[in-house]
Amino acid sequence: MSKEKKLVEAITSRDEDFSQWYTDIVKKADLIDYSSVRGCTILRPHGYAIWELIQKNLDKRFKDTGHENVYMPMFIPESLLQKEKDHVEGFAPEVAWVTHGGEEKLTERLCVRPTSETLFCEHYANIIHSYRDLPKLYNQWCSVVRWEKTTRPFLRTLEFLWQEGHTAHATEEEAMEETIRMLNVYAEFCENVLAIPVIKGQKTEKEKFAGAKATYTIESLMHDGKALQTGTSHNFGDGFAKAFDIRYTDKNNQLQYVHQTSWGVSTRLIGALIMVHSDDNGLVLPPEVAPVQVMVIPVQQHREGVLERAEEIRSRLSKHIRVGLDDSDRMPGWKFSEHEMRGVPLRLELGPKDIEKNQCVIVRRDTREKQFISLDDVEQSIIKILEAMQKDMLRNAMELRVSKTYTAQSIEEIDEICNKNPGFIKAMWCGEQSCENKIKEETGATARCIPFEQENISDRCVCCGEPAKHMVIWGRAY
RNA sequence: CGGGGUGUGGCUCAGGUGGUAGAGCGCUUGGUUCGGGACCAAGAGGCCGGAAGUUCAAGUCUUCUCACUCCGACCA
Repeated sequence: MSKEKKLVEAITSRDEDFSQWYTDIVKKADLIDYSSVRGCTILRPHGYAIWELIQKNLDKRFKDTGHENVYMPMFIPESLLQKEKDHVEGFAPEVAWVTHGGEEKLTERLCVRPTSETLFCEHYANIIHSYRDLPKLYNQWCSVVRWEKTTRPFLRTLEFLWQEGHTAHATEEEAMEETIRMLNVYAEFCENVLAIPVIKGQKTEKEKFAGAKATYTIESLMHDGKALQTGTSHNFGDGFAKAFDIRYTDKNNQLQYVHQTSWGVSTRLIGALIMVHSDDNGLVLPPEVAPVQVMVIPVQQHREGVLERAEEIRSRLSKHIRVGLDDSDRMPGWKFSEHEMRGVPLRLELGPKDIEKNQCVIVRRDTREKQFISLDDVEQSIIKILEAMQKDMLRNAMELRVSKTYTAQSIEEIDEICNKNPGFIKAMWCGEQSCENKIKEETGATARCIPFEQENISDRCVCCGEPAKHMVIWGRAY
């Protein structure tokens, strides 16, 4: 079979060349195509369907926590972008500018939004007057543009789809609560829907968002041992409110600045799905975000009655789950490989022999475990298998992370781990940026986060030996 | 933004020392097949990433440029 395999499309082995493997998956699972613009990709139906499922799931969680969707313009006047100093400086290098309308030069150039803080702030300043107007809990689904130097599908593209929540609150406490609430929403979503375990924590000063008071993050670990910032939630304090003059009158008729938050996740989540779960046979999707959860593949479909039975089963299943029927005139074996490549969680084979025995064959994408199940209660059996698969995938991803999480007592140790067995590295830190910089220079590892769940690895900073303030998760990151 | 690699039918690639293109897969049609990427037959399809130059003659040599990709510095 291996000889034949070479004649057909094969993907690079994950262990041999992780980067190439990743690129192969995104292309061969039909997630994206490259466009004629550098760094911009086309999300094809299969890739976009995954995003739609992510959107649907998250959007419900946002609504359930009281948020409303809005849509802001994609252009930001230069003067508006410049109102918050740290914010402009953070984004200036990667902003795309519109200078002309038709043939006419604009009097003020417009920035293509790299993020919409300034737009929300301007709007909030206009609509918030009284404590009765608060809180404002807005979210928008949109695309943003950042002129990156190097790009990779899903992980870093010039334009990407995301969601950005922007809220305004009366008090510091409320803003802090909101920041953490949404971080928790993200974490719960990643674990239960994407089957990706995350570590919640705070970003260091060096790594925090431009203009934020504090940035919180969920960090996940990819199969190659590199870290991925999977989502962030920022507490802005009243910094933006002061820059944009967003004030309200409180119950005592006093003018107060609002306290704001913002939080976002992007199509990068799809990159995480690939790098956490997929294997040498292609994409592996957790059932919750699989556009097709079960693909029915008839065997000897030309035989009398086979297609009819297959269609009947598809129809029954479609009342409960997302199901497809591949009745193309490909060989069954070809279809098996194809739908494995595309990450369909379950395959249902149905041939004359099965029909005779009133059964079908079910094969799980993650384990490739094959089982025969009765057609009588096929719906219930499949729902159970999908549920089990969703849980198993999270458990496996968790086991992988545990097996790639280390502790270090010295910079040398961090460096050695990074080079030999990359992963999350727990080590103590004094809180000084000079030490953070030194660790990055010497090992390539950055501070992923200061986890909420602290452990005492030692009393001393891994770098300078001074008394330690925090345990930090270090790692090389995407 | 630096360093490396690659651009030739839809895809993967072959085309020593220059003489206007070839294979496999895929695609179309017909037939036989169908429980892990089937087989036979007949077809369609490319000016060789782009531009300029050298030459009687450029896929092949020179220069410039664009894109993809990998590795680093910066970011979701």
